[in-house]
Amino acid sequence: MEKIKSLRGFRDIYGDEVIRFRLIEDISRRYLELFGYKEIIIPVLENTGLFVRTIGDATDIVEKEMFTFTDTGGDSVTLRPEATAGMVRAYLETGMFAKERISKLFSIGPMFRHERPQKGRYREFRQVDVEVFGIEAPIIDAELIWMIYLILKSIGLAEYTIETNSVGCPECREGFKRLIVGYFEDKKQDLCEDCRRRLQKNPLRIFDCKSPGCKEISGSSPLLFDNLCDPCRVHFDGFLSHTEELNIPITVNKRLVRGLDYYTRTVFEVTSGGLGSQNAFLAGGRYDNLVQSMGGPPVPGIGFAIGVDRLSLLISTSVKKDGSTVFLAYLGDRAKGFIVPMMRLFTENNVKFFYLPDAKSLKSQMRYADSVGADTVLIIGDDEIDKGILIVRDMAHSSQTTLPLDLTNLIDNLKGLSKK
RNA sequence: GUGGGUGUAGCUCAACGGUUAGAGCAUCAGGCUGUGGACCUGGGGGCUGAGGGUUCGAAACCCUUCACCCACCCCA
Repeated sequence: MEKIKSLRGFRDIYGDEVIRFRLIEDISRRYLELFGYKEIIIPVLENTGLFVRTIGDATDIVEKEMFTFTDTGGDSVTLRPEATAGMVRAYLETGMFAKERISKLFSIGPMFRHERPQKGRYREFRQVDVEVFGIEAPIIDAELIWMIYLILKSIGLAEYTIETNSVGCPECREGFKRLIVGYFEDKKQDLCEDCRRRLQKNPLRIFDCKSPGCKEISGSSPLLFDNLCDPCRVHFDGFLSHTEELNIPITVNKRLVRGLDYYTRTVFEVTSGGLGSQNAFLAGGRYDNLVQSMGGPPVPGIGFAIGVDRLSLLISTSVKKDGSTVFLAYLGDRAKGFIVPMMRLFTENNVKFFYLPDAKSLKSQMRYADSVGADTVLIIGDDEIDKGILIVRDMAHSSQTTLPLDLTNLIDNLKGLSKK
């Protein structure tokens, strides 16, 4: 029979990695709540049109990376490749926009992109997604960076770089597009095939091209950053001065471009070495026109997402033992009868309880107790039952004593022992 | 979609074209008839990714295919 394996790019998260995932998500939650964010759980599957419209039909994500299929009802549906589109949809659909002036939301869950997997890149990956609706002032941009700084610090990540840029608003972008289309048009024959296409559909993306020829050409081109309109310039300067006040080291990268079309003004990306070429583990930016473009009121927005899988590659696990573990070692059929009562007793009292079903020798039970990290082993055999006692072994100190075989007071008696 | 690398025990890896494919770790048992970690002894565990070919003989060489990894592209 052929073995059934997980799909390409889909994987099982287990062992230490689960601990790291949980650490990232727990710490994120803690700070998000501190900053007033509310968790929202949104669907993994949405109408395909939602992503095409918001992310942009000329982006790689939409052109070739979406898990799109037709459901049995004949509708085209897509596994979300990112969270913002769904968050905006939910923000509008639930009527939050009308109920509150500012909405600070977060959501944690899997995203799906049909890409060739490699280090830090999977077809199913987890994100902590954060969105703020209703604040135009650049102080919120800085507040997000501050929160990110605190989260990463708390996780224990030391080496990373925060890069930022402003991609302007539609007005300054239109002007700039005309400027660079003219610039690139002259050098069109030296551009790669992709970039010639981008020149028509999305000229700003040429700056992100890694082919040497295009890099050289775009390297000496005018930059959007230097051609922002006044309001966008003032906004970005405000953002920078707030990050200075907060004393967060942040690098302006005038060439930083996001892969989704909806971004405006502030964009940022947090990268780290040690991730191979997928070095961005957190990214985001402002999207002041997205809500309106989806049929909502003109509410500005800003958000970011943490790539949990990637961040987990950067942190080391610190497994901490929580609570004590009691293990029951039994010998003989009479002793076996204590398994069920003890399981009830300990679990009812929130004590971790282990035993080895189908156990044979005491030795094998002791080995197993050690392997599961038991700190107390209770030993019961015929001798003990006859004497009305049980043996209590302290695994860390290799010492043992006896207690009465009295289940009603056993928990208290054990507590008394550990206090000594 | 393109390029490179790797597929052998549960895991990490050995084995010049030549007996019955090995080792460490893990696992189980024994040493210790009722006591864990360390140590010693032993056991189980493999269609050498799959299919074809070359050869007296293939884990190895050739072809095909599949899978995984890394990189490009793009992105979290």
